[in-house]
Amino acid sequence: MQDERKTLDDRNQMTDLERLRHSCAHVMAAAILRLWPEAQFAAGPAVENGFYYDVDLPHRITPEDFPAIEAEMKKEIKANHRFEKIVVTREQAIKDSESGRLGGLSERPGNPSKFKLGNLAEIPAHEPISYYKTGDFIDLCAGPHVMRTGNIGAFKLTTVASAYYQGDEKNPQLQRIYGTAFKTKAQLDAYFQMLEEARRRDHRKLGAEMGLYTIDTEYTGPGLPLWLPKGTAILEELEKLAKETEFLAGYVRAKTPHIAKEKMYLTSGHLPYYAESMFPPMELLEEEEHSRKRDLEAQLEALKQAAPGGNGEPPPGPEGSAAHREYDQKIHTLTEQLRALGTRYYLKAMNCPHHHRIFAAVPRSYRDLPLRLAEYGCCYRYEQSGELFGLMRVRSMNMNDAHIYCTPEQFAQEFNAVNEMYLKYFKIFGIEKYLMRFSTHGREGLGRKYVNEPELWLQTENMVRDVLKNSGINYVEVANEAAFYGPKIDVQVWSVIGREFTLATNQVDFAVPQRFGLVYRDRDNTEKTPLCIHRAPLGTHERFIGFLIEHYAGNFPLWLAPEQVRVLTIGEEAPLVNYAQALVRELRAHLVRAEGDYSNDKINGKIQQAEQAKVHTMLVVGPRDLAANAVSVRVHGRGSLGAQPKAEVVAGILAAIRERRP
RNA sequence: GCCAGUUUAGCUCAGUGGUAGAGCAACGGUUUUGUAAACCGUCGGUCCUCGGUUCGAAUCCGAGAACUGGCUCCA
Repeated sequence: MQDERKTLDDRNQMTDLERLRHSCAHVMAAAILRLWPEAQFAAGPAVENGFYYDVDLPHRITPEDFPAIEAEMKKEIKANHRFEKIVVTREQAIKDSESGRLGGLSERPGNPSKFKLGNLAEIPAHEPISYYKTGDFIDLCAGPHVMRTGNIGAFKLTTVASAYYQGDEKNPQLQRIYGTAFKTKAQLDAYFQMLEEARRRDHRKLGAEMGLYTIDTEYTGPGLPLWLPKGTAILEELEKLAKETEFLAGYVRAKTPHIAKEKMYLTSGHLPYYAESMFPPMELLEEEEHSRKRDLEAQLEALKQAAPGGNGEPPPGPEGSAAHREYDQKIHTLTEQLRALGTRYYLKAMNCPHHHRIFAAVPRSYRDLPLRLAEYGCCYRYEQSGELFGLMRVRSMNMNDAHIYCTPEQFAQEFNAVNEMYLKYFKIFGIEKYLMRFSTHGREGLGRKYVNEPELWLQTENMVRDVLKNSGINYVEVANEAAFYGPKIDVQVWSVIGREFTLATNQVDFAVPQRFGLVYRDRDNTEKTPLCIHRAPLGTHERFIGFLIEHYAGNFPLWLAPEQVRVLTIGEEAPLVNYAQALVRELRAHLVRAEGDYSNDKINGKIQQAEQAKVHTMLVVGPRDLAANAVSVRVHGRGSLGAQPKAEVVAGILAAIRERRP
């Protein structure tokens, strides 16, 4: 069964490859049923790199079972069954689900197709209901499919994972079997070669090999990267680029602490809604408050224990009864008294509230706007342990953050300038494939998921949409995914091996400045609330560098390379070493990250080491170079470029760095 | 957080109940060099942690931690 949320129109647009993969999912289901007839299937769509089918089965399928499943699949394919479409009534479909026939090879009395029943309920009343039959296997499915199982070319099962039925964590967990399929064996092989290349470029692997960062889970903690000197070199180059770019774009810089009082996040509205994603607070108590706190906690505990069941259950009786109200009131009072004790500080999960307080620090006039406040702020988010992923998902992050406070009249120009900054960065880093996901609100979420300002939502969304349309930027619009205070744009990029990253977010905020009481005095001498644009074109250092490592496969351009130049001597005679050392000193005097290798290794060995360390430029100096006041240049990945006059080489290196040549 | 898998030297990995191994790296020495690895030697271990089974555990069992692949979430 395909993903039910897709419309029939979407289905008709399935590509040939998607049809083939979805058909392969049916074949896999039939094969699994031959081995385990009691298996219950949920959904089995084609996905980006293949297909999966969610199955409920007492037997835990492991990769060791794959050969047996694949063997059964090959039989299904060899049998060359026709994909036969059968249109049925909803009543018939329900009947066949109850008999266990759907997603089965035959009727299975006492084992109804429970997930198929659930899927049926999701199909809108007006849509036709169809089965697809291959051999004995019948599945609820809207199609489309390839004509015959024999049309499925080359396939392979890849992994098994767990997934919730219909993606809801309240639903039962199913085993998700992933596979991939292509028209030809050659395409399948190419896909696995691509995966191998992706593994080779994995930023976690390269990050460790190149000594860029380490995650010391025992002493520092999971998700808290330690930047090693070589990674820090990259990080600081990026920061320099951002600071220059922002300076030229009229930004001013700010610097704010890593922590703030609870009041900050109560005002911003992040607490309590965001509390789960924040590190728990640091609580500062005065001497006498400690005993007061223990006392209040004991009272609260006693109150909960005294309740029937002793586990904090409210007293029996109807909701809203006097007993209920009294109990709730007592709990509320004690909780409030506890809250009033001492001061709680939170590690900041975002910089915006701090910047809002900077805006509020002095009276603002319309003449001061737009105010573009930038900061490389370090934020902390308590991401769930299973979500941590190398540098891509961490708990401490350095954000390329800025907030632009402006009037509605200035908005379009400011927002457009932000987008242009994104495009400028994409050019510098050679990012060719990107997509801006413009997320708007959903009317039904107003007042809950989104601040209840229907007109402001429409107004700001129109402004954003106009800017995107007029700028010719590549974007899509998705409803009901906005931030709670305004529409947002997620910037997605694809690395050269096709891995997708959400690099940065760009948000419009028309609500929080109001909560902080931010105002400027306008021409007409009235106070008005500014709009705020949150933007972070380079996202966080962590994720951006993770992306860059994979994008460049660790082969950074000269300006970013942790070790830009290494001077290698042929031999260790004093005149040669002196010449090499003077060259290193000269480069370092121009702030080039240059090192020297004057050891007694063979020159081939030194080159091997420098190449493996991905040093960008290797300058080989031997007796011949010394005599000619030259150096022999070798560039990582490009091989030897021959001997050149020393002064020209140095000037060339400095120019390439200054211009940030790719 | 949930499901599954993994965890042996700094790194990559071998070792299925009986004395813990290899290559690379590191360190010491020999070699004196022209564009991807000269040679010899030395050092290096809480086999993730805790508990259990056993005469005996890297190996079998249980709990925990971290990581990996997914789910949910997200910059």
